[in-house]
Amino acid sequence: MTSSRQHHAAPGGASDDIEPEKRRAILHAAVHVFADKGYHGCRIADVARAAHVAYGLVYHYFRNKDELLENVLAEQWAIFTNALAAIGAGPGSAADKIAGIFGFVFDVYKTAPSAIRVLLLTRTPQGLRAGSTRETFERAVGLVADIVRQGQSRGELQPEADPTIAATSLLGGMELVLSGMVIGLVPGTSEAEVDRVRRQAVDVAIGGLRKG
Amino acid sequence: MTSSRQHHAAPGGASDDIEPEKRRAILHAAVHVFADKGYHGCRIADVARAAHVAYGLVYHYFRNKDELLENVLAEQWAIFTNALAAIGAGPGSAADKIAGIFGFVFDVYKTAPSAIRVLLLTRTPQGLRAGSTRETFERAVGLVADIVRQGQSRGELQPEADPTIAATSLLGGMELVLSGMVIGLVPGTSEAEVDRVRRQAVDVAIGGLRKG
Amino acid sequence: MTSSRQHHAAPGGASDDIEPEKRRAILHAAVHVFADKGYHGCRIADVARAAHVAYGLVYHYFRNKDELLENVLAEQWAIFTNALAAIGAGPGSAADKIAGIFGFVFDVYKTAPSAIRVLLLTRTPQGLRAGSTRETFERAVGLVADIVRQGQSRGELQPEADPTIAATSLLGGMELVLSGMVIGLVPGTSEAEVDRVRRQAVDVAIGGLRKG
Amino acid sequence: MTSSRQHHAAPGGASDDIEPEKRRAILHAAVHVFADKGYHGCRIADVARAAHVAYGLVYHYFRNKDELLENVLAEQWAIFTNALAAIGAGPGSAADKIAGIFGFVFDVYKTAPSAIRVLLLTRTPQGLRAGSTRETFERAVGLVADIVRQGQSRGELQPEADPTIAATSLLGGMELVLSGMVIGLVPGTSEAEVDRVRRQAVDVAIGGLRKG
DNA sequence: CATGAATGAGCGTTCATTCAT
DNA sequence: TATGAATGAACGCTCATTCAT
Repeated sequence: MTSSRQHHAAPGGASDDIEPEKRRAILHAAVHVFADKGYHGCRIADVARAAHVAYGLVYHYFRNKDELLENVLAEQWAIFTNALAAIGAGPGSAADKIAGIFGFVFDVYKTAPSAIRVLLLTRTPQGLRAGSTRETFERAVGLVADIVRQGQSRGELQPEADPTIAATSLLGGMELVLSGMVIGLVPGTSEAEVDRVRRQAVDVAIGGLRKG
Repeated sequence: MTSSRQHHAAPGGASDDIEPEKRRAILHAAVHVFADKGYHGCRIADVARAAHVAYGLVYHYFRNKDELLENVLAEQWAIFTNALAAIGAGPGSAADKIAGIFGFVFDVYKTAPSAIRVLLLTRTPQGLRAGSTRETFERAVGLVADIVRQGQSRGELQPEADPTIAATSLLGGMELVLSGMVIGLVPGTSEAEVDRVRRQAVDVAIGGLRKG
Repeated sequence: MTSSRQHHAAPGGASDDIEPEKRRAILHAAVHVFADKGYHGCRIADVARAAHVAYGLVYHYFRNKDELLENVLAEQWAIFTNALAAIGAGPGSAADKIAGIFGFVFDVYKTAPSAIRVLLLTRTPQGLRAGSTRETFERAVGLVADIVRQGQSRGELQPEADPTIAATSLLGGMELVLSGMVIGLVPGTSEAEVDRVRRQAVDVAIGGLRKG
Repeated sequence: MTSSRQHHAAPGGASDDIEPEKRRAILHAAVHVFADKGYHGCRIADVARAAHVAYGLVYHYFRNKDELLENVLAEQWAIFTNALAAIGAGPGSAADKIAGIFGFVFDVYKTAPSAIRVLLLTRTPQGLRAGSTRETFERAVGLVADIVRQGQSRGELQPEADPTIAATSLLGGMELVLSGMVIGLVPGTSEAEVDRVRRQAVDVAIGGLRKG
């Protein structure tokens, strides 16, 4: 669940592996600063200040800025892909599952937009940022593609659609709609608005634009 | 002294205010460097070197880095939105026009991927980058939304779909599929592959996923 | 609170004020780390790790980094100057005593090169490092100068030679020859090689280069 | 002569390869700061300030601190080894040449002690600092060893002495005597004192300590 | 127009030192 | 004693921007 590349997971006990409170604070603060200012605009000093923590402590818990932000991304992506996996493994038709994905993401957006905005930042020059991020992205696409495949084999979805391309398109549509809300191009201030946008986005993704 | 604004080539008029060759070289080089390295990775020195131009000359033609890159974005977006406008104003059904959009973008991608990758970079922290870029993005969405609206009034497209949301979703899907090709997640090496991906993406966008 | 000074083992007295085992471990580790990496390359964390001791404990026994390394130097220099004093006070001609100095140092070098390398580090910007080190260095030169003086009064050595300068020259020659071995410029891998180098160095120091 | 790893030597012309004045100023200032404070105590800001130059300019001419100080060392060593080579190739007995070496170094010390002090700093943890420095040191020893060899073949010097060891010992003696003057252990304030010390050091090096 | 040397603010990182337990 | 988390000053390096020629 929690990333913790470092900081020793206790093998045996349950209550031992407690993540240091300040480490969590740093990670938490980093999500917001990162979401607000992006990779380069996000300064270590900002994160430390937002976490109410001394500058140097960031480097006590993370080797450097890259590792810190990679942990942030990994954590948020883990939450997202775990949700995708749970939805995929759950009951319901493929259409229900796709609607469920939108439901999950838009819900999180309502309460913790930074978490979503961080996901949107993943895409960066050089394709995706070094290392694990690309795989994570690939994994997310794969999980959605699995749902599509399942729907096709059940006769619910278009059999001709390439699952990977369909999944990518679907996620991209969702992403830009969210981005549109983030920048105010698509109305998403009130909860009701967000819900309406979500329903529209789901309808377009599943039903397509063509009348019929 | 001389504002760089005056260097804009006069669109309609006589060929008097010819854009200096080196200014063009800088802009051209900037597209590639920007596409390759992103906003922060793109250094003025890189651009100057790629343009085979002296360092200081960049500052002769552009007030600063932001203005340079804004020009780059504006230019590429202008090409794109002009194409959208032309397609929208042209003949054919709404579906044809949407397919035409994909056709245009994927064609450009085949010959000048940097031009497309620059568009993909537009989305950045702080919503969209300063100034005109946001409007440009809004304009592109608006043009696609117009096509959707037209299709709805002609009875070709789903009347319940919100044109703006539909347009955003459509562009987002296209964008992420392109990104997928850029990073190699979606196969797009050969021309045939690119064409196949394009067709798939169009089908999903227009026809949706639901079996019909 | 507790000044680390009190940790010095009582030289003459009863065995009451036993030096804590961990203090010794730190000092021991510091010799090696210091010898390997020099003053600035030697981090407190390195010493603590090498001593298998907690970070903070170093600061329990030593006020700060400077004091720690001063203790290291003082200890190694004490060993050296004690040997010089013993040799000086012992029997034999001045030439024998000088040979004895080389014998002692080269022997230590064979079994504990770090101890010697630490001595070689003493010389540092700002003349010699703060505090006692300079005096220690002065004392070593003085002890050798005493041997020279003694030899002169016995009619064994050149009466015109300035004892201090001669002593300094002699130690400098020895030092650089050792440095040469440390860096591999002078062969000093096997015991036999080291012995040969020692003999050569002694001969040059005592007999000079001039044929006769 | 001048190092200039970078900054393009003009192949043809003579007056073209002018070293930029500010580059020289930086190098010059670096000699002094480096000599005063040593490698780690020498901050780029100090050098820039001493050179009356903007901080960033140091990085215009040198890739980083290491390269700057390597250039400093290389330059000073080049001066020294060139002198050694000239002395070695010149006329006179081996003893004259050795005396000439001392003469050169002590003369420089009188007018530009920093130049000598920088040479003394070369010896550093890890044997000698990275790269070229070790070779330079080796070259200096080699040049002196050549003089020794020549003297031996002419029947002027002890035939049994190992030239490399003798050369190392000789340079080491000279070095520590200089160090002694630098730190005030050996009197070297007035010119007369310096000359006296030099004569003593030469006598000890050539004649040895044994009464003959 | 064109050049590239010169400037300096900004930021990532290190590491000696302190402190609560 | 002993631990290691917490602190923050210091410094190397980058790079956008300016300026003299």
